[in-house]
Amino acid sequence: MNTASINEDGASGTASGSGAEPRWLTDREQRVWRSYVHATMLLEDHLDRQLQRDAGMPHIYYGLLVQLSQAPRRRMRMTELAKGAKITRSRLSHAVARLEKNGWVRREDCPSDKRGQNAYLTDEGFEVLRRSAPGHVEAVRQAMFDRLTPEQVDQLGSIMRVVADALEPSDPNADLPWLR
Amino acid sequence: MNTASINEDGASGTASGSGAEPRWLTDREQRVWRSYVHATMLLEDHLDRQLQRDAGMPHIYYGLLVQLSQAPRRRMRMTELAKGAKITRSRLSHAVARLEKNGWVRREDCPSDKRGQNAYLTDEGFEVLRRSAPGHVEAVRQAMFDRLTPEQVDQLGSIMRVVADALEPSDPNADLPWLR
DNA sequence: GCGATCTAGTTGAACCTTCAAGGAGAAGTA
DNA sequence: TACTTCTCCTTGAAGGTTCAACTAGATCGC
Repeated sequence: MNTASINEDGASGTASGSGAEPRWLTDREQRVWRSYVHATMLLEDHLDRQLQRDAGMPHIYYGLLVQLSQAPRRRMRMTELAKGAKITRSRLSHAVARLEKNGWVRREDCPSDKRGQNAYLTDEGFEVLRRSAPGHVEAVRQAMFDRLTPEQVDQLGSIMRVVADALEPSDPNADLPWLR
Repeated sequence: MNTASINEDGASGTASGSGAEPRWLTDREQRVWRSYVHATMLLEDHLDRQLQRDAGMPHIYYGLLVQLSQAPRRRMRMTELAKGAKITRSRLSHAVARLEKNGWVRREDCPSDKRGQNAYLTDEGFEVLRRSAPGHVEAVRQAMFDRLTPEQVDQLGSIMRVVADALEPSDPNADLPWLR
C-alpha cells in the first residue's frame, strides 16, 4: 500500500497539473517505504500486545514509567515527560490519569511553579516495571536486535537519528532565524 | 525512554532473579532503540496530521484507498485488504464503515463466496487520492528520502524487511511443522 | 504596578483501535 | 445427509488519541 502510487503518468518528467510536477517515489523507494510502514506497524502492534498482556499497559505508557524510573527522585515535570516521550501534553494528561488510577504514578504540585505538576513513579509502579522489563527486552531483541548485524544496528541508528532530527517539533521558526 | 533500563545490576553476567538472566540491551542498542521509537512515532504523527489536514483521513485509511486504487477493478476482498495493510479484520471493518460514510469506498457482496465482501473505491474516493497524493509524497520525501543517501535507503530497506519478516503474523505453527 | 501575552496543564467530545463475542456460510468427515 | 470445524466479516463496549477550548499562573514591556 501507501504513498504516491497515483503516478498515472508513468515516468517523472514533464508538467501537467497545477503547481510543479510532484517528485514521485521511484520503484525502489516505494518498496522501501512499504517495508518501513509495514515493519513499524507490525512491531508496534507486537509490542503493544506483549506489554498489554504482561504489564497491563500499552507501549507508550510503559515508556513513561521507564522515563520516570530514570529521573532523579523518580519524578518529572509533566511537560518534560511529554517532550521526552514525544507526545502532546494532552495525551500525557490522559495517560497519567490512567496510570494514576492503577496506582503506578501520582501527581504532586510543583513547588517552584504553581502552574506545574510533577508526576512520580510509585513503588508499585516501579515494581511493575521491574517485573515486566525482562520480558520486554526479550521481545525487542527477538524482533530486532537478534536479527540484525552490528553494522545494521549502527546503520539503523544513523538513519533514525536523521529522520527524528528532521521532525523534532522544535521551534518551527528555528530554521527561519530572520523572522524574529 | 524505553525498554529495559531497569538494569539495576549494572553489567550483564551472573544469575539473580527467577528464570535465566535477561539479556539487557547494551548502551549502543538502547540508544538505537530510543532513536527508532522516537523517529517512527514522530513520523507517523507527522503523516497522520498531514493527511488529516489535506485529505481528511489518517495515514492508515489513506493506505487502504491506495491499495484499492491499485487493485484490478479497484476492488478487493476485505480479508485481502486487511492482510495487505497489516491490520485486523475488525479494524478494517470499522475503517471501511467510516470511509463508506465519506462516500470514498463502497461494499458489495462477493459473488463467489456468500460470506465475503468486496470493498471498492468510488470515483469520489479516487479523486480524493489524486488530489492528495502529491502533498503526501512530498511529505514522505521531506521527512525521509530527501535526507538519506541512496546507500542508507538500501540499508533501511534490508533492515525493515528483516523486521517485518520476523513478525509477519503468518501461521504461528509455520515454524513448528511437526505439530500437525 | 498593570495589561498583554505566553506557558503549564486539564477537559470533553469526536474519533480510532482493541478485544471478545457472535452470525452465517464454506469445507471436511463420516 | 448430518456434524463439526473453520473462515469471513461485523458488532458493541472499553479504552486510547486528537483537537479545540479553557483556567491559572508566569513573564514581558512599559
